[in-house]
Amino acid sequence: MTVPTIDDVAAAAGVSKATVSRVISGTFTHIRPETRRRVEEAIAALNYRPSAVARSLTSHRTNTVGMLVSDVANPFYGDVIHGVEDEGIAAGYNVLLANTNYDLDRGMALIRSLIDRRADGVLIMSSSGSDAWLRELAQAGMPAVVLDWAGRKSEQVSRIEVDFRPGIAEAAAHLLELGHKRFGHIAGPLTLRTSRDRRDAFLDALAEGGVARDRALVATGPLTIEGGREAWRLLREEARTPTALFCANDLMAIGALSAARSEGLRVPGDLSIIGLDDIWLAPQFDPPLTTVALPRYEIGKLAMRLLLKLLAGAAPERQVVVTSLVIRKSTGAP
Amino acid sequence: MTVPTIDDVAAAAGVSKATVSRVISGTFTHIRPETRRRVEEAIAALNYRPSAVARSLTSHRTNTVGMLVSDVANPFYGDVIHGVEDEGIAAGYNVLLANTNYDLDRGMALIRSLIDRRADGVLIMSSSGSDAWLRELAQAGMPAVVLDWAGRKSEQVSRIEVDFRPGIAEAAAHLLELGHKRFGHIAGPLTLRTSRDRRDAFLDALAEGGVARDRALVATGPLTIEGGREAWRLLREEARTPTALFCANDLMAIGALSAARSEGLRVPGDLSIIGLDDIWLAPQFDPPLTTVALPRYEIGKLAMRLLLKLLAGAAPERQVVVTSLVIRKSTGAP
DNA sequence: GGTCATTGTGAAACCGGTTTCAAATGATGC
DNA sequence: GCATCATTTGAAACCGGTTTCACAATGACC
Repeated sequence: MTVPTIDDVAAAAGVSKATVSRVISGTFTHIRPETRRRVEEAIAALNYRPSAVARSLTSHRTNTVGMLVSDVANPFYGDVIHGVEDEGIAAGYNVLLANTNYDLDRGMALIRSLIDRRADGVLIMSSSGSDAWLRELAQAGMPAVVLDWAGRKSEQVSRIEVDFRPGIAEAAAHLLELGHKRFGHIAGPLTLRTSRDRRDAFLDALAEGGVARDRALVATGPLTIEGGREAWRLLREEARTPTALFCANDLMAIGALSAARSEGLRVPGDLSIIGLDDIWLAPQFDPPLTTVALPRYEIGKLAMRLLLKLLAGAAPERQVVVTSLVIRKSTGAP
Repeated sequence: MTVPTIDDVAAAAGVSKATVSRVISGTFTHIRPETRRRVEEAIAALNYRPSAVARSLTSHRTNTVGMLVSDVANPFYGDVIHGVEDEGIAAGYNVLLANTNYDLDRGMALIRSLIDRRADGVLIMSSSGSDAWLRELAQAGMPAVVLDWAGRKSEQVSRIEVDFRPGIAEAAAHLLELGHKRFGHIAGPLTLRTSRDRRDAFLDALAEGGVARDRALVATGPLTIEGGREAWRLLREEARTPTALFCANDLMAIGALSAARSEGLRVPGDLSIIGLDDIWLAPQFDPPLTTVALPRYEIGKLAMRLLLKLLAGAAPERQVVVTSLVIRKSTGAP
């Protein structure tokens, strides 16, 4: 019971394979209704499905895009993949997913594999990447969309950048509006550019609201729950213990929250806390966490749309995705 | 600047394309070292990469496997995908990921798409599936591996089943050993088979330890944090409030824990809690959660291995994956 | 009734590889 | 010096589709 080919269908319908091809491709080329019927019956009878492999050979399109992520298990990517897929399916594309595991060499090997498979394009969503990847893709003539890392400018590459400033500015404004006077920030490791950016965005926004930069306390730690706990303990010892806290991500916010609570503080009564990311846990937490949300699903959709535009022959572009504040129950008046 | 083909290489090296093919395929067929060198130089000079599409056409293998999941954003799948990928990469396979979104029709469409693309096989890891999927795959002669849902028996299909009993039995034994006398269970919706299985496994294990089935309190709710909170409030009102609690998943355990704590109970001092799943949050929580762990990464690896065996011509098989207890800090003596 | 445009279909070339088959070359044995 | 055999290579067929080109049949028009 071997898989039927177009020749089998042609033989069964008593026509040439060219005719069968015309019927299935649906392009309008005057086919007698009677002939069309015979072909369609043969297709149904044999349960024939044209081979995308053979089609790709002549069409030079595989309707497949590669997607590189650092680590699928990272919850950030779940929603992004969702967006990519929904947008891709609608356009008839499939997604070849590949994990770099934060390893540049593995990433390069995956890129090569995508080139060999003649993917139509690549979405590079890994947290880091190398210019060598882009060079390899450029040589193969494969368009790409990269998320947020600053590689060298390159043809056929569109970029998505995430701007945290608007959301963080909203966060600061929200806290000021509630009447807070003593602010703290729990930052990630300051060796990371994103950690510095987030800190600066917060301090700048406060400054705009009339709070001098050196009036806000800053502690740092790893971007984990435990990191948030430890950082809070550092802030706690300062003279002007903050009543309002902005954390570099939701995990640290949760850590700080649980540490503060175990010291008897009430949230939001004694301490208001804002996170960043809007992970699935944020709305379920007690109290539901006010946070600066990243539109992950939309980033995925946008990335796929940008790639489709490149595939349609459009010029590369740069798009900025903005963040925004989601107000829940972890913030209130001091 | 078009992508070079094997003919370009042949012309550049001054040999026939058959010779080039022999050099790149590496199969031993007596090639003069001098000739080989010339071909390799031409390949390097042109940066030639053979098209996997063209190769697939003759070889009838795409070195691609499809993977159906209900929802990539569900943290369960992250680790599974990881396992599939690691095992797949090692064997030279790529993974076409597809989300069913819990929709059987969408799943069917995805299966058809995989058939059209001539994937070598399919991993069906979605929480549910239909026999029609398997029928379609069988007709196309595509082997499959399914995870844990009981479809009709079918040729060319291997199965992985997850057995929660060992881990749950360990959990019950652990609580008994700590000296607990009053037990509670927070179950998921009892319309789900898995919810009933987990409850029964727990009650059976307690019975084996000498605790009558009707001595343990059972409450149910949705499998969320909030569901856990609500279920705990129900148990709280019972006369013999439990000192030891086993929850159907980690989220409910976290919910129950936070509800109990907000009532002034200490965990594990006043109440011991065990979850199930071992989500990433479990070890980071305060206190780190004792839980029945599912070997997600191993499930992924196993699934891919089973598929590779099928592809190598082996007979379908059934493998059972067992769970085990991970003891952390949310359990202690009453 | 002949010319011409339109419709409907098949033969053959093509996409980029692999594989079969045959032929050319060189080495070996007697 | 010639038959024999192994090594090395190329021509051509093939994989399963799409597309071009040619041709036959039909209908419109004068």
